[in-house]
Amino acid sequence: MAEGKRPADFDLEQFLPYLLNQAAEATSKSFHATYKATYGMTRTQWRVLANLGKFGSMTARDICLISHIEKTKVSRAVSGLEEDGLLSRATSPQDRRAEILSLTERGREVFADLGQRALAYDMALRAQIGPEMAAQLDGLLRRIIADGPAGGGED
Amino acid sequence: MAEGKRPADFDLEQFLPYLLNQAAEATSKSFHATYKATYGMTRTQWRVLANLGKFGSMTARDICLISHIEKTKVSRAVSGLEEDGLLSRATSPQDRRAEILSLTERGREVFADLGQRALAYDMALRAQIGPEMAAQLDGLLRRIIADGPAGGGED
DNA sequence: CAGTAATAGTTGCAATCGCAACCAAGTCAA
DNA sequence: TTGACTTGGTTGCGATTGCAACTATTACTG
Repeated sequence: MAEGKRPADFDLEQFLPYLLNQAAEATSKSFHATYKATYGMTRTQWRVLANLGKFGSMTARDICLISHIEKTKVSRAVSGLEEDGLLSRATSPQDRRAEILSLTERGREVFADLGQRALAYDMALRAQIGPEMAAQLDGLLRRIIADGPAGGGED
Repeated sequence: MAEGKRPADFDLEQFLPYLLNQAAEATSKSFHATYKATYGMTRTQWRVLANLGKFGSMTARDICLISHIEKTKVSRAVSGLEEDGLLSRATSPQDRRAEILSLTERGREVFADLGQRALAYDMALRAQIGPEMAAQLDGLLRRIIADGPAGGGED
């Protein structure tokens, strides 16, 4: 057989997980700076806030399921947000292990503020790559996320 | 004005940075398990190794520039890889601050092994979403990465 | 009902990260 | 040359992570 090229050399720059990661970091960075500077929030805190802002009230478990964040991470983010007075907990009457989380008035304000900014940021991002392309990208990403690890593995 | 919908509520699930991050994590996870289990490497170590595997020899600085990884992260990854006998350093004759990094024989072996696996993993991933779609995704991601933060900002 | 297994959430600890401060070497200008 | 500035790389340290162990509560199962 030909001696020219070996069985295709691996190139990090073509590796999908790497590209995704780079893109994720590139796009997260600037917005991360926003909520960190303005409200001293971590990424997980921002995500928990966003989920609560969207869904109203839910348990930590729900947040884990929806956003695929480790439960310890959620737990600590919740503590942080509570300390900052952005959310409150209430033991569920049905299940006294579970705590129903909801945003406080202030939490809703912060969510409204950051939500707007995020929206603007997102639109700018999408404008950059073109709206149709962005829509397509959306679909692809969702598929990747849904399919889980290659091969449809479980974990 | 209409009272129906407010100025569009923010939805995390539609937020591009979030989607990218989810996709990145979903796709990284399983491969991360591979190099961690097999060689006890961290992600940064794997990336440094991959860069050296591709480019032959380079300085830590080069790696930083190419892969946008923090220099402290690179520094520690390099130490780790050196300890494990996968790479060696040599002070640059031109600039005695700089160290020229190159893979050892063993390092090249490991790269060959992981490179193959990564290639296979990547192909499986691409097969899942369809080859043309994958190619398109590639382009979009590269654009996002290149453009940097929305608005073409610098940092 | 006792007894075991699952589940919601927290905590401890070791490893990792990010940022600032820090050396050591190189550059540039007077 | 000397002194101010830049640059390659490392180190210290507080904050964040991930994983395993743990508490409290609920759900099964005989």
